[in-house]
Amino acid sequence: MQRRRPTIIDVAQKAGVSKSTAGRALSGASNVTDEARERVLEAARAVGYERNDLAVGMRSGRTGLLGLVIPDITNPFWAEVARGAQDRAAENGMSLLVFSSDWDHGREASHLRALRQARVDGAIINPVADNFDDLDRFGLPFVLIGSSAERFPATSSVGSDIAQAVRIGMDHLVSKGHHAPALILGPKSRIARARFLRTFHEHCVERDIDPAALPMEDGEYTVEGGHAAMKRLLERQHARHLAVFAANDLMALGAMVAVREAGLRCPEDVSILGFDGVPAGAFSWPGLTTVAKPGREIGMRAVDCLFDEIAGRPEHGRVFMPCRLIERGSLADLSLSQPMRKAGAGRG
Amino acid sequence: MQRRRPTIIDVAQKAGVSKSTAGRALSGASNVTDEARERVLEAARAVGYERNDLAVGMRSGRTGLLGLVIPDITNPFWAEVARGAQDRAAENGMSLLVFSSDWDHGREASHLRALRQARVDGAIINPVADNFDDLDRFGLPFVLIGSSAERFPATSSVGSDIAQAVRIGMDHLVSKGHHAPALILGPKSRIARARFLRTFHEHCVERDIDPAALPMEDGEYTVEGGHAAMKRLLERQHARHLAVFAANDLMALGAMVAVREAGLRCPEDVSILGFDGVPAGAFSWPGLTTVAKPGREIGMRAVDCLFDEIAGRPEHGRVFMPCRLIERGSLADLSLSQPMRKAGAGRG
DNA sequence: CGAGGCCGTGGTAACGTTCCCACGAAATCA
DNA sequence: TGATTTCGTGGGAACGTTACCACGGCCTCG
Repeated sequence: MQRRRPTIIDVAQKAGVSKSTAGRALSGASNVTDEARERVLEAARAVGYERNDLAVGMRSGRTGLLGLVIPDITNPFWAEVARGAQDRAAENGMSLLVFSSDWDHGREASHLRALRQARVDGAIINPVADNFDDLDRFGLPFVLIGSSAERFPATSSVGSDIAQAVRIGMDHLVSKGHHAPALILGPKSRIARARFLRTFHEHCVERDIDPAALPMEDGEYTVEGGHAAMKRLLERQHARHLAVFAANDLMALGAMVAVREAGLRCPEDVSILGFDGVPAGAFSWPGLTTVAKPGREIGMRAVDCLFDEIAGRPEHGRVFMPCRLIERGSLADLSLSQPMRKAGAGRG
Repeated sequence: MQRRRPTIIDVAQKAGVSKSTAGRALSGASNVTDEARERVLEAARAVGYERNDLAVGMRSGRTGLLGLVIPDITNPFWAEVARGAQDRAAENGMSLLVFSSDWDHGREASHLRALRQARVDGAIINPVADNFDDLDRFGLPFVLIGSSAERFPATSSVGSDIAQAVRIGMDHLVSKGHHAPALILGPKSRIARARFLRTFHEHCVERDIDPAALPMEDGEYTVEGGHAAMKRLLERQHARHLAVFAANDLMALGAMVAVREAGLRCPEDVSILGFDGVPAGAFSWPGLTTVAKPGREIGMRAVDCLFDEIAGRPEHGRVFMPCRLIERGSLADLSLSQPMRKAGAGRG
């Protein structure tokens, strides 16, 4: 039914050269006469030749395949990461094998095995495992991605710069007159929480704020978690205006619902600042002001790092990508309507 | 640095058999003694053997790779499709190469070429092209996906059942007392629009409604498009309560913003029904009632169809996946608060 | 008891490319 | 001019697996 795909030998015969010369011409090697090269290229076009990547990989060891293992391609943040990685890979003529691990050790292990069997040139991995054993056994060049990579400091990795993110979040809160924000944090078990909290404390100290005096609630990184945390905050807080810095956009959106349910208004009664930059934040009412992680850039940068690893230029360092503020409508501006509590809070 | 990966020959030597027998045992062929099979499997485990998919593909022609070409992995609907395809592929021991075409002919063509060069066993494609030439030249088994596949009726394809979706949407509107909903539709150029409208008309006729009398606005399939369309609808509509069926969730969310900006409330003054089932609809206020497309199931089903194509059992038919209603808060229930205009509108 | 079939096994070719080496011609140097 | 290098080319091996064929032993049937 379907004709045999033309091989390099067909091209060579058509061009009247040996397959070695044809191969050199097609792979862009320098030691070929211009005339021979042109003849080969013309012949390749004529017979409709397309290089067989399998055979190339077989012989040269380079497959042009990269692996990406993330928790869930359905999660908007990881989709952005995947898109960035995909684009950067395509720029370099490589393709991306995408896998979702669902935070499951078994699935992760099986995906890593599939990547090895496919002989990918390297992989970008958001690790599920707490120990390094699985990754250590991976046996191929790889780069870690995401905040959980902090558990493996000796390995090259790319993540968002949580320290800088907390700083611009705090700067924005302070510039709007919110000097003592409450915090909605993720579960105590997560690494990202510790980093968030540590940086937050540093910035409090810089601004002469006692962090211990600030209200703080925990919850799962979900809408429900944020909703419950906000309810607890509202029960204990009786100030005129409450400002909240949530460690995750979904929690922030849940908190917003809780505010509405309590008969309060956002941003008039409660200001909310999120963290992530999920698209849904643009559709809430009011729109969610948030510190956005650069998902796409993280994916691109991870591919760059992976190329370094593959080329044997191991950076063995952590790369932190800067986050940026997306201002929508969930923060009230108290700096205009009331006298400042401290002098010198304006921009310098 | 890194030791050579063990091959089937290493396994054969260790097990004391020929590589033919080792190959048969490892690939699960039947004509091997149980004793020999066990020795081979044990040897494979001992030396840490992992099959080289490249060599398999080289020799057998089957690579265990599938391709997926969609407009944008960042779009929640397509992410769901990708996830479904991924899971179903993994169930069958296959991996997925994912590409985003961005509705660009050039990118699509380049992705299709990459799939051919990688010698994938088959591909699932949401086609950008209006003509069949590019796909005809693809030369590998493939299945189309999404509503644009309607342009290629001779090819196997999977999409959502828009006719059924419109029906359950209309049923729900009517059951809530909205007998004459306005429509916000996509651009006239899109196939999906025509199918939506056609089915809508059929259901109007069934219910003795004159479709020509219903307000109707066009717009891009975006938040902004829905926002603008809703503003135009509000200008011309002076009924007590306006019900809107939007052809896309993003448009519905944009419409919701326009309602708020006009000083009206949803659902008290305006009821909105969406179509897609994007996650952001759960976070809007009120939550968006919508007809959800089964993205994940579409992805899974597409892989099933693709396996049929690969196996040479071409169905050459269109598969329509059923949609379902997600009820949130964006529809007012007028059936309770006011007398019915028609008898027999209740559930039977 | 002999012929034929079945079963498990082993050897070899083949998949399509790149890598390595050798060869001849031209160019360069002593 | 002769020796040496450079350059373009061609031939063959190699990558790791499966497909194919041939062989010997055992069972079965006539």
